[in-house]
Amino acid sequence: MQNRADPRLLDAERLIQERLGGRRLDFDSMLAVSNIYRAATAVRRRAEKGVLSEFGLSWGGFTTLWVLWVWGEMQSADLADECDLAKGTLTGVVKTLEKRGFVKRAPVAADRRRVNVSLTDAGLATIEQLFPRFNLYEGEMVGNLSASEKQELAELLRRVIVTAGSQ
Amino acid sequence: MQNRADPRLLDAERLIQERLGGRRLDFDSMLAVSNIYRAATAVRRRAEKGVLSEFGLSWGGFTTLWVLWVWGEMQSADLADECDLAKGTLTGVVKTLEKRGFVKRAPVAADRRRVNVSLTDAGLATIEQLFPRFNLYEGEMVGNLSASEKQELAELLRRVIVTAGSQ
DNA sequence: TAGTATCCGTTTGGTAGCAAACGAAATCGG
DNA sequence: CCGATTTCGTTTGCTACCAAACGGATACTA
Repeated sequence: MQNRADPRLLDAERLIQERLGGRRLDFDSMLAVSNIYRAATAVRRRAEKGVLSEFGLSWGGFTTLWVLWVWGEMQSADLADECDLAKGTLTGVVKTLEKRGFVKRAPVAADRRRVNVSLTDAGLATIEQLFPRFNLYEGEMVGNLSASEKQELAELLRRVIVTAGSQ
Repeated sequence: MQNRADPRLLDAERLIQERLGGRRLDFDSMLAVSNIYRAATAVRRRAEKGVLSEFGLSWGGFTTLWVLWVWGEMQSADLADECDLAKGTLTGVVKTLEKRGFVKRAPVAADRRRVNVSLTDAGLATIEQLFPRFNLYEGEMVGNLSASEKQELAELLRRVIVTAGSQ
């Protein structure tokens, strides 16, 4: 499932057509979607094995730390929204980050159902040290692309996000 | 973290620059990488909530079924490789698919460490019915893009996969 | 051919992720 | 006010995912 130049893909294309009988196949869409997923997996895997593992952070943990760094103390619901996570998932991520000493919880006086989450000093020191390295790593991941290609890629993906994101 | 036209992103850019002090930020790379991840999440989420949930399949389960459909019976190691999963993960996925009655295991006589995995009749019927619908869904996900844009997107991503995939 | 090293798939222990159920707290309607 | 509804974050139950440890089977080497 890599690209048209891959002989195994051409085999796959032929085999799929066989399996499909006469029905037609939207091969361009299939390749675009499957490459989105493969690229995301590769990028995440490499980030976690590289930079992030040194700090004991997963991709989701890093994202959460980053959001808190940029936006400051936030209530759980807003944080989950910004991190693109279900609220139940965020509870677990924050729990892990708390265990590592990176974030802290604080009750909201005005509404006792709510909880504020913010960076600890250790969390702040970590993200300040980590982010520049993460950004370098991001540069490596798309190092094969020119500046305009990166922008083109981001824009094409943005249009996919809009389509796929609108339930 | 959506796009340059998003006022919240411009805020974020300014805020990040503040946090970074004088250090420079590779914003193009950051956007490209984060959009890859966001798009993959959106695409997967929508597939699982839509087509796949009707068949009781996760993204990984679907991929495994698809690979077995196209390539036929495979040994575990090859299947894991083709599905881009760790071998331990594949054990779990196959276990789930077995429970659902979609695949079966068979010992390899020549080497008793190995196991062959293949579709059951029910699994075959399922993927034959499911794949055309999944492919339609893929078309929807990239429906905002022209054919050449889809190919351009796939190609840009392929170059990211190559870079990120080579440890 | 015996001993060692390597190669399999599985298991284990951990984090991540979702949906749905839950309980406490706030809000709304009368 | 007070009962019903809504809105929080958490918990629960499930699947997925990885790395590392494991134990059985095979291959290698002397």
